[in-house]
This record gives sequence, structure tokens and C-alpha cells, in this order.
Amino acid sequence: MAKFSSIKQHLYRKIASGEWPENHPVSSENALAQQFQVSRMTARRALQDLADEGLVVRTQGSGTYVAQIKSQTSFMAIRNIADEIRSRGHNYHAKVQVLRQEKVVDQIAELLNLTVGEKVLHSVITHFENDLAVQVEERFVNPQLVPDYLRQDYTQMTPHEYLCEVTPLTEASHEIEAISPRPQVCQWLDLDRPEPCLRIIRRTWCADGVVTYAVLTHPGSRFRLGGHLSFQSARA
Amino acid sequence: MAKFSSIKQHLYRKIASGEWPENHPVSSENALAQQFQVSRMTARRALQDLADEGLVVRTQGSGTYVAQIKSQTSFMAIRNIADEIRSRGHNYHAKVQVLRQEKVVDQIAELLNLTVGEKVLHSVITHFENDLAVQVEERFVNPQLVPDYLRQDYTQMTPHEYLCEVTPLTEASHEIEAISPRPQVCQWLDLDRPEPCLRIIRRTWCADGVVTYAVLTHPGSRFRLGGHLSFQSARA
DNA sequence: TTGCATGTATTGTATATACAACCAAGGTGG
DNA sequence: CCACCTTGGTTGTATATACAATACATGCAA
Repeated sequence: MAKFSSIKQHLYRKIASGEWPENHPVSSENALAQQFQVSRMTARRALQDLADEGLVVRTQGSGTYVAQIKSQTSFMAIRNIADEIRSRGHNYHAKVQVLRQEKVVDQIAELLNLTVGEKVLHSVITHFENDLAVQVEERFVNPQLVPDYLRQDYTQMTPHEYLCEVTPLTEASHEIEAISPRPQVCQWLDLDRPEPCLRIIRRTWCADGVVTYAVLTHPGSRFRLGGHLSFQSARA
Repeated sequence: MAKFSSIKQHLYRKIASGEWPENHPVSSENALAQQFQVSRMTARRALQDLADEGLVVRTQGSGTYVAQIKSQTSFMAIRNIADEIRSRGHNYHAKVQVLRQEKVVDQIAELLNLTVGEKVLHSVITHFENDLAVQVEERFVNPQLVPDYLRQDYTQMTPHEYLCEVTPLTEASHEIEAISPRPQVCQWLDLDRPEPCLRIIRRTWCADGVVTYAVLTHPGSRFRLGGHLSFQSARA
């Protein structure tokens, strides 16, 4: 691992653990340079990266401080898919397509703050509403934080429910986009032909780091997000 | 202006003007260093910044290339796409496709609480980011609540901005889905072939009733909703 | 007390250098 | 023809240094 990267890890833990709360001063470039026995430019690189990611705020002449996490005031709860289906009075069941340990590849490693070559827990589950596939949930889980992830029966309990039980999740980020599904995803969704799909990408943190990275894919013809979803501050 | 910043400007223009299309190679660090008579590290800073902003893609050993524009945007875009685009340092402009009064049809009448046969104000506007269409905004407005809606210049001010000015909006609801666009929408978006699109449907109320019903359609290849968007109560 | 100057700490910009990691193309040998 | 190696070019990491710009506290003077 690059030196600047290990410094980032060090700072990341300080912030994620809460040891350094919001607005707490972060070690200066020179201090980090001494502490880690690197040049100032290398320490600077670490701080700059964190600033770009929005975790810290830097002010010339003053210093570097832990950023205020703006919990985006969006009062939308993406509910558990199983609960949602049952609340409509429909029949819910799940099929486990993949459930195994894998070597982590580059892209996922970065997202979960793991190093390449480490193991990662991987699951793919299709969720059915009245025997119609409405979501395929592909998920990567940090094995250090959730060691028993693979030993659960996900036809009885969704990964969401299990993770909520075993970890104190604190924050999540989402991205939403429209895509044309890969053939593999079509198969998981019982789609004869590709059709526009809604993809939700979710990363969830607890105090110790990124817990899980999930990609939820819904066929456009069978799913709509919202209903009465409303964003605070939303306007015309 | 800092040296690295003027180099960025130079590259901006090459890309925004279309002189360098997608995947076109960008001058290397050494080439820029020579051309602008700066050190390689300064040229590097400019390229790195552009990469962080997503305008270019860099590959070790290969080079730097103009990125494929896939707007990564936050929920701010739902509020005001023009501001969002400008905040990315990109060029924004709009084209008014439709702006007229129409007889309201069944479906719209119900949504706006109007009776069939009444008049409704209808606008269709395409929003461009660096001359690439990223959203078509189809909107129906209640004429009783916003009588002057048609007499505005929506190349200078978005309907959103105008409506915020003239009405005390209180609430909005959204729905998000993935669809395959109608031919008419493809034309508005300059799409040769239909591709998966993200559709956001929004209704906005003020105290006197439903003000506006809007359908925002984004090409999936050019738009992603989210970034660091986080929903309260979100979980694994 | 108020206002101003000054000094120190910190971040911002810029340069020169070195080496590592990687890619793509071209040549070489089988 | 194909597999392998070399080689040049590019980006990635790291260091050492210098000076500029800003914030803040301190101390001094009006």
C-alpha cells in the first residue's frame, strides 16, 4: 500500500470511530510528515484526498478540520424489499443465486477499503413478488466486520435484516441510474430480453468502516421507486 | 491565476468545444509541461484535477483521454439542473421545445385537480450540459395559480426558478423509474436510438392546490442520480 | 480598550529529481 | 505464425526545497 494511502487509513479511522468529532482539528501536514516519517508533500497528498472526498475541510492559514456530515435531509426510507412486498399483501420469496467467499477485485476493494487479494463475501439474491422477479440484489460484504455473513439462510431473512441485527450501521449513500442489464442479470431476473432497469447502488458504513456495497437492479416494467417519496427542500 | 489553473482552462476549452471528442487523447504531462513552460508536477496537477472532476480518464502506461460524459449529479439536480451543471464548471443552456396553452386531457386533469376541457399550460424544455442533452423536462402547470407562466424566457431562467419566485410551494412528491423513451422524447434528447432512461415524476403543491406536474427524463448513459446522497433511516 | 503591527503556524503553489509500474508497439527467435 | 522480450513513453509515488498567502494570537502603542 502506498504511504499516502496508509496515512489516509489512519485518519479515516480517527474520523469514522468518532475519536475526532466534527470540527475537530486534524494533524497538520508537518505533524503527519514527522509522525509517519514521510515528506510533507506525501502527508499533504493524504489530507488533500480526504478533503476531495469531503471528509475534512482545509483552510489556508488555519488548518484542517473534520467536516460536518450533512445528513442530506431526505426523508426517504428505502424500506426492506420483503416488508414492502408483504405490506402490499403480496407473496414474497427469495432465491439465493450466489453465496460464497471470493478474492476481492480492484473496483470492489477500493469501495470497501480492502486491499486487493483479501477475501470478500459475495451474495446474489433474487427477490420475487408473487413469483415475479422484482429485484436482484448483488452484495459485497466486509468479512472483518461481518464474519458470519455466509452462514445465514437468506430465504428466511434478507441480508438487510441480518446486517441490521449484527452491526450498528450509521450511514448510507445511494446512487440511482437507468441501465440496460447484463445477460447475467437478465437471467437472475427471468427476463427474456433486456429492458430498461433501475439500478440503486448503496454503500453502508458503521463506525469501523464500509460494511457493504450493494447493487440493486429492478426491471423498469415491474418497479417504481417513490409513490409518496418526498425530499425535504424539494421544490418545483 | 495559478499556472495549473490556466492549463486546466486550456484543456477545458478543448473538451467543451468538441475539438477533443470523447476518448480523444489528451496531451501528456510532459507535453503540457513543455508547452506551458512549467514543471511536470504542475502539468500533472491540472490533469489530475480534471480526472477528479470526471472530465478525463487517466491510465498508467497508456495516457490521458477525454472521458465519456456521464453526469453524476446529486438531488440538487431535481431542484435545479442549471445550477447543478454550472457548479460542475460545465456549460449550461436550454432549448424550449414547446410552450403553449392546451386543453387538458384526462390523465393530466386528474393529477392537477382540473376538469377536462379546461386549459392547462404546457412546456417542454431540453437541458444541455456541454451541448449534450441530459434532461428533457415536460411540465404541466395550473393556469389559475400561475397565470403568467407562458410569458417567461426559459432560456434565461428555468421553470423551477420562476415557479419558486411566484408561488409559495409547500410540498412535492416524486417517483423514479427506468423506462424506454418514446420516439418524441428521443428526438428532444438527440438520441439516435432509444436507450434506458431515468424518469422522475414530480408533483408540487402550494396551499391552493397542485401547482405543477413535471416529468424529467434523463438518458441513462448521461446521468446518474446520487453521489453522496443519503436518506435518513437508510440501512443496509 | 482599541487599533495596528508582527511573528508563527498552516496551507497553497511551484520546481527539480528519482524511481516504480504499466502499456503498447515493434523486433526477435523459435 | 506465434510467443517472448525489449524499449520508449506515460502515469504513479515519493522526496526535498522554496516561496506565497492566509489565519490567528501576541504584544505594543495610541
